[in-house]
This record gives sequence, C-alpha cells and structure tokens, in this order.
Amino acid sequence: MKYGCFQYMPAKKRKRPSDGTRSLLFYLRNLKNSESIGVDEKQHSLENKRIDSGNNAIDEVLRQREEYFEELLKELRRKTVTSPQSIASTRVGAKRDTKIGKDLVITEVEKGNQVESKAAAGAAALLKSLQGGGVKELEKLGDKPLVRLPKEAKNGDEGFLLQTFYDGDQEVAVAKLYDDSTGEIILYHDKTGYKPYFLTDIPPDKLREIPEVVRHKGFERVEVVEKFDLLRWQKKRVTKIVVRTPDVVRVLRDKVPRAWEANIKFHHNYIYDYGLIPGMKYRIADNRLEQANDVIVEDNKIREVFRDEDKETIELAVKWLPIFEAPPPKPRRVAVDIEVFTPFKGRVPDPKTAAYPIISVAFAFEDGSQAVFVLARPGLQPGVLRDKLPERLHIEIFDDERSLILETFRILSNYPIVISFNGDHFDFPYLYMRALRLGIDKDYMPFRITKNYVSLKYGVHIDLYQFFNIKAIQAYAFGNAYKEFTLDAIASALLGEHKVEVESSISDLSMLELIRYNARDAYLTLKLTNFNNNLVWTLIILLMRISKLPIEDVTRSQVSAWIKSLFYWEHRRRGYLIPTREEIIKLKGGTKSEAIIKGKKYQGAIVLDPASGVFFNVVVLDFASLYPSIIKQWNLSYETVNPVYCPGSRLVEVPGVGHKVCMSIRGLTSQIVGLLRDYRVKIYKKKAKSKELPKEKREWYNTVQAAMKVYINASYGVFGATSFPLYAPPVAESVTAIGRYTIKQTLEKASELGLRVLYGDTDSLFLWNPDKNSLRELQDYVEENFGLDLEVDKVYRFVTFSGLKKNYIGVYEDGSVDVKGLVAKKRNTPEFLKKEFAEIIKVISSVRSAEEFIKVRSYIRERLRLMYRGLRDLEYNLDELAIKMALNKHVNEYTKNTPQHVKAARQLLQVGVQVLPGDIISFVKVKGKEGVKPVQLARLTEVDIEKYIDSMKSVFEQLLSAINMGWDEIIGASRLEAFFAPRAR
DNA sequence: GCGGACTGCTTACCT
DNA sequence: ACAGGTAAGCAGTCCGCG
Repeated sequence: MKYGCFQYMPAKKRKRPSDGTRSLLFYLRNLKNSESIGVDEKQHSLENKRIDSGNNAIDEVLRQREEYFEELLKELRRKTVTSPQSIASTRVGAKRDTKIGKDLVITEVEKGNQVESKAAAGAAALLKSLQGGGVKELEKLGDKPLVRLPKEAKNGDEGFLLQTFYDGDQEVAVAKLYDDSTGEIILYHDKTGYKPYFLTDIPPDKLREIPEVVRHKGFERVEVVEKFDLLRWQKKRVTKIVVRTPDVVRVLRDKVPRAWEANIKFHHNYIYDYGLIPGMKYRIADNRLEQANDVIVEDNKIREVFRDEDKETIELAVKWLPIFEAPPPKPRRVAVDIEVFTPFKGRVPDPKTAAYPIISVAFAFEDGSQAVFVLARPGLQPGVLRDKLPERLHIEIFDDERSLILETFRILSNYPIVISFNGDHFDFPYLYMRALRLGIDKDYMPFRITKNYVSLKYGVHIDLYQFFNIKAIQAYAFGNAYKEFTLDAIASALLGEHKVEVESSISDLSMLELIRYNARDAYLTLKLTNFNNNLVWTLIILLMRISKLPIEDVTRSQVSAWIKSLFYWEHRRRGYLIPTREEIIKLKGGTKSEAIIKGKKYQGAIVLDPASGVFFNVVVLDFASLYPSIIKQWNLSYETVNPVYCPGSRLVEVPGVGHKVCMSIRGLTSQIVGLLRDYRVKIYKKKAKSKELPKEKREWYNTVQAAMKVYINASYGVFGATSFPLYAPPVAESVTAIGRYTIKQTLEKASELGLRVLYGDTDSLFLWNPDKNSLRELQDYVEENFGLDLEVDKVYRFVTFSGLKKNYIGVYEDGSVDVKGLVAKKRNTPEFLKKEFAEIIKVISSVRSAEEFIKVRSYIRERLRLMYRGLRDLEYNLDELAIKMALNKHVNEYTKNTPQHVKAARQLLQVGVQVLPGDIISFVKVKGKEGVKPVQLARLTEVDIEKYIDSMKSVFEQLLSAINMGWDEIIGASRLEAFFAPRAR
C-alpha cells in the first residue's frame, strides 16, 4: 500500500464543492478583472481568505452554484455507489481480480460498498474525493509553497548537470543540477566572473578607433588570445571582446569587419569554455564546477581496441569512455496534460488569449499513480463510463479554476523533471495566460519563459512533441515507426496504446469521460519516456553527453545542432578557432559533380538497375556504416579536404571529383566520426548483445549504441547542408564520390568472382545464390582495398523484384517479410488496398519453392477478382477508401498548382474546420468537377470507382510483374463482363 | 480547339 | 533546415494538327 512519490495535498486542506462558495467569489471577482492582467491579488491567490460578499447579484450566483453542487453530488452518489452497474460497462469479478485490492482507495471502497467492478470502484473513489477521504496516506505536499525555487548549491554539493542558462537579473551563468542524494534540484550561480564575449582579428589598439564598440555601455574589456587556425594550419592572435550581457554581443558583432564565435549562445559558451559535459555528475568545489566522476573505468581494454589509431585518438577514446559508462541519473518525473473548454468544435483554443477555462489537468507519476484535477462547471454531468478508469487514479474536483491552476503549479514546482506533449506551445502558455487572466502574478507561477520554449523555475521541462519531431530520432532511433507527430500516432507506434476515443468535442464530455480522457493523455506522455526500461530518458542523457547540449536544448533541436555543439566543444577544448562559414567556402571551393536530381548541389549515391522476377536464396551484403567509415578511412574533414597547407604534401585524390585530401594530419571530423563509429561497432553493439551481461546492462549499452547511431548517421549529411555552420561542400561531395567508387569497384570484383549481383542501392549488394568462398573473397577484397567491412546483412529465402529501383519484397527463411518501396505500403494508399495486399503477402511468404508459386498464382488471381467485384459493388466504406496525405505547408502557400489533398483541405476550411500544416488530410475520389471530397463531407454513392480500380491496378502491378503475371489477364475478363453486363449479378 | 506529350510540383518512400 | 535518388499522381502547359 505504498504510494511512493505520489505527492499530494491532504484532502482536508483542499476546498470541496461543499465549501465552494468562497473560491467562487474569487472566481467572480476575477472574471470581472479578467481583462486587466497582473492584478494585485497575490495574497488572495495563495491563501484563499474568506471574503464576505455584500453584493446581491453575486449572492444569487452563489446560491445557484451551491444548488448545482448539491445536485451534482446527489447525482454522483447515485451513479457511483447506489447503482454501480449503471456506469460499469465491463464488469470484473472483485474476488477474481486481486489487483484491485492493491489500491488503497479502491480497497476501502470495496469493503464498504461491495462494489463489484473496477469501473465502479474508480468512480466510487471519485466520490471519496468529493467527500474528503481516502487519500490520507499520500505524501503531504500541502505545506510546500506553490512555487519553489531550487536551493543554491554549496561547496561540496553534487549533482548531475542538466541545464545551463543565463540569469538576466544577476547577469550570470547558472547551472541547474539534479542532486540524486536528496532528489532535489540545486542551482550553481557562476562565481568565476564568466562573461559573454566574441572574437575579432582587429588588434586592441585599432579597436579603440571604433567608438561604437569601446564606448558601448555594455562593453567591458578586451583581451588578446592565441587560437589555432585549423583551416590555415597556423597560430592566430585574436582580440576577445568581453561584454556585460549576451545581447551586447549581438549588437557589437556587426560593428567589426570580421567576427568569430559571435553566434554561440551564452549558456553554450559556458559549457564549452569550462569543458562541461551535461548529463554527467559535478561537484561544487572551490566555488567552481568540477567533475565528480565515481565511475571506475578500465581503459586498458579501450587502448587495446583502438591500438591501431594514433596516440591522440587513443587518448580521446579513453577520455570519452566515462560518458558511455557512468550510470544515468534517475530523477522523479511527472507528466502533465491540460484540457481546455472551447465552444467551437474542431478548433484548438488559442493560448495567446486563453479565453476559455481550463477544465481539467492530469498528472502521471512514475510509480504508476495518476491524478486528475477537474473543474466542476454548470451543466457538467457526472456521466456514464463506457470503460474503466485506471487503477490508482486520484481525482480532485475544484469549483474554482484558479484554485485548480494553483494546485497544478504546486505540482509542477515540485518535480525535477516535468514532461509534456506540446507543453511549449500549448499547455504551458495556456496555463500562463489563463493564470494571468485570473489575477495570478507571474512571480507565483512555476514557469521560466525563454525565447524559444517554456522552462520551469524549479525543474526542467521536456516537451515530447518537440523531441519526437527531431527527424534523426524518428528515423534512426525509432526506424520511422511513427509518421505523424500526434500523441496518438506516436503512442500507438511505440507503445501499442492509444488515446481515449471521443466522439464529440472535449467540451461536451461528461466529468467521468473527461477524467478518463485526460488521465490517459498524461499516462501516455509519461510512458513515452518510461517504456523499454526508460529508453527515451536514457537516450536523452546520452545525447546530452555526446552533444554537450543541456537537456532542454538537446530535446528541442535537430541533429545538426547536436553535431555543431560537439564540434564547437572539441574546437574549444583544443584551442582551435571556430571558422566562419564564409571562410570555409572561400578556401575550400564548391562542388564539382552534377546532381542527378535537378536543384541538388552534388551527385549522390548509385542505385543499380534491379533484375525483375523471383529469385531464391538471396544474400544481401552491406557496407557497415559506409559514409562514416569513408569519413574515417579517407581522413575527410573541412580542414583536410583541399587543404591550404599539408605538411609533406601527402595528398590523395578523391576519385571522380578530384578533390585532394591531406593525409599527414588527422582530420578533426574524421577523428570524431571515426571514434564514434568504432565505439559503436567494436564495443557497444557487441556489449548490447553480450549474453554475459545482465539484461539491464545490455539495455543500457543498446541505448548507447543507438545514440551513436543517430549521431554518425547524420554526420555526413550536415556537411552538405547549407544551414550547417561548418558547411563544406567538397567534404560532402567527396563522401558520396568515394561511396560510388567503392561500390563500383566491389561490383567489378564480384563479377570477376562469378557472383551474380541482382541489385544494389548506395551501400548494398544483392547476390543470387552466392558461392560461400567467392563471397568470403569479396569481403576480404573490400577489407584489404578500402578498409571497410562488407557484412552479410540479411539472407532472404527469396526476393521478388518488380524491376523498379527501391522496390522489392524480401522473404526471410522464417517467413517474415520486408516490403520496400511498394505503392502498397505508402501512407497515401487507401486502407482497403493495404489490407488486401497484406493478405496476399501472407500467402506469398509461405512459399518455399519455385513450384509452389504456381499454386499461389491461381490464388492471387481469384483473390484479386473477388476484390475487384467487391469494389464494383461498393463493399468498402469511406474510411477504407480514404487517401491520407500530409499538408506540408499552409493552404494558401500552394500557389503553383492545387494538388488534390489541398482541394479537399479547402473544402474543409469552407465548412469551418481548421486545417494546419502537418495535418493529414483524408479524402476520397468522387465523380464530378472537383474530383475529390474530404471523407467528412463525402457519401459513398458519389465515389468514383474507376479511379479506385486504377489505384488497385498500380498497387498490384508491382507485385504481379515480379511473379510474371499481368493485370489484364486477371481483370481484363471481369472488366468486359462489367462493361457488357453491369447488372448481371 | 482538341488531346497527347511533356514538365513541374508534391508527397512518400529508400539508403 | 542532415544528404541525394526513385516513383507516382496530378496540374498545367506546350505543340501539332489543315
């Protein structure tokens, strides 16, 4: 009967509907004042003192409200206790289900009322809350202030570095640490006198001739520092302009002809200059931050693994080891989600105005318990639940929105980690604005508003919407498992759990339904960080450690920002001057190859023309992380490609594009990317699978290798991205050129060895029934000549190639299937086609020999004919026929043409449905001028069946062509039949 | 003035 | 704002045709 960290205010202290009058008064007063923001009611908001009303109108409202609550209570009592059946749609025998008994609240209810179902028990708990009992064992939070500020760290204190930020009031850098011995957040305000600065090549005496700089009131001083100019491979003396506040950098950097390192955020600079590693443990010693690493690291093993590297690289490898080995912190965390009333269906309330009340706030805690604060409002009925409420759910009903918000603030202020889904752009801004409107001063709010997101005064805020939006996370960490960025889509894909479905608008839900809906959202949000033994949480910690970005930054920025940060940190550590984008371009030149796709900057990978047909026993070879390996082996980096200076002129030419690479000095990029690659391949991939390690360790190491994967996979792309500050076109171009060269050479060798290559894309080769020895020989050739690993990636029992590139079906020995690139698996293919396709795939995957294909052929023929007839007879519903397509920009921005999904979106707008970028539009093809209609507005009878038959054809032709069948031989006859005797059936 | 050929736009996929 | 390559469907335009 333990509640763990389920912190809660004791029921006695909280206002109940029965004494709802006093807070109602505040409600009314503030409704009156709601236009004026920041009214003088701090003490009221905190203490809820009773105020006598002398106003008749108010008295009347109060009376009505009391009546309402009386009614509500009566109703709830009736629904929940006297006739539990009325709300229990799924009944569970109380005796058989022992799980119920584990919960304190529900146990009591069970004994007292002989309640038989979980749903009823949950609702009875709700009644318990109303009556003010049932939560007495919960940890008392009531005495804690509504808004807590973290304590200042003293010398000797320790904590994991989570975040750095700039304190504008004190004009200093601040580090936010999590002290795992107390479970609390502590702050370290910089005591070293660290100031914002940037660099220029103007000597100090010349600088005095620029009064805009030296006379600026934020100007503090200049220093001369020596840096190493990696691009030119020489020392460089630069002038460091030290200023008072970060915004002065933004002004003064434009006043000098050339500025360096002037675009780095102050709180990042603090990390880089002191060599801090976010996510690692620090101690305050001598008023400074000092690594408090208690991991014992066996570096001999690392030295052994990296023995072929140069000395400097080995040392770096050893230095990095602790960030992969040190155990992660495990702070308490809470997930939060709010629901807002809106009179408009299908429209999201605007946080800028926060015009409507917050009607419910849900919390999910790590120990599995949940809480919902719900606002009782006139007309809100208790309702009937179709499904059960979660166990260990605590419900509080507020008669006053402001009290609800303040209690919410109390919880937000007491957790080191607060998780939200879109809290940056909805929940927290809404809470903030709403609180302001209700007269709560911002000093009594738990938020710390920054330029780009909403943080907290006490803990840190992770917005999972932002995190899962990071493309590298989506692609490399989760293999594109989710494709839309809604809570429902992500939770469905990663957890297999869904949001509560509601038919009407949130505002129309009954109290119990609203509670269930809201609680589920918070629960899913928390679980997205918890599942797979805290995968997401540990991934975040590792990404912080590798990128050197604080937690609130790393969870909100794309992979290019992570890579940039790691590079900046390494530049600073080594005393390198961080070059400007212009310098790199000027000294390195542009690209030399012609891209195949119009508008691209340089040529990419090779895709071999695939065979067509079915091939048994196909071995797929794959160059292990080809591009990162090339970067490592060919010493590619912005300073080594087309170098300004190369000691000893040990230059190598990149095949095809003619760039020169200096081999006598180790390229920085080559070193960093190579190290991460080797760490992953040689150590952590193995550790993740090692049977000798306990499960928990294996999972940690698996996350370590996944974090590295995210990193190295993106390391090539950023150098070809104009937006990347170290953008170096010749580097990116050299990578793909070497990739093309490598696969071509390997292809040649393969044919020399008599291996039959069916297909290949970028870094893979599909071999048909290869001879073992020849295969081995090919691998050795690749290792010897290019220093790359050519691995057996997969072995297919058979592959069906349609003849198109990036388009095949591979069936493994165990019957599992890879479907690549086929129309059937695209999102914009109607569901009924995907379903039918999946059925056919199921049968195909059972095929074991060429002979068996004969049988399958006739099956497919029959099945498709059946489907064709079904389609003609309109046996599918609108949802199954719907085409789902993403709207990638605002509707008005489609100026060049009007694609069909945009047409459908416009129709939605006309009937008042909001459509925004990122929305998935569902539409069907209909007869008539427009050609399409959104599913919401269409009727089955107006569907244009001919168009769907075309889609069916294009879906199945890709399969049929592989197994040597034609569409016409299957459907041709039916089609004629349909033409001549459409009503024959 | 009509219709097929062609190009460009947009989306979704593969590595 | 990590890259380029491939496919498909549609919108809009070009171009030849007495």
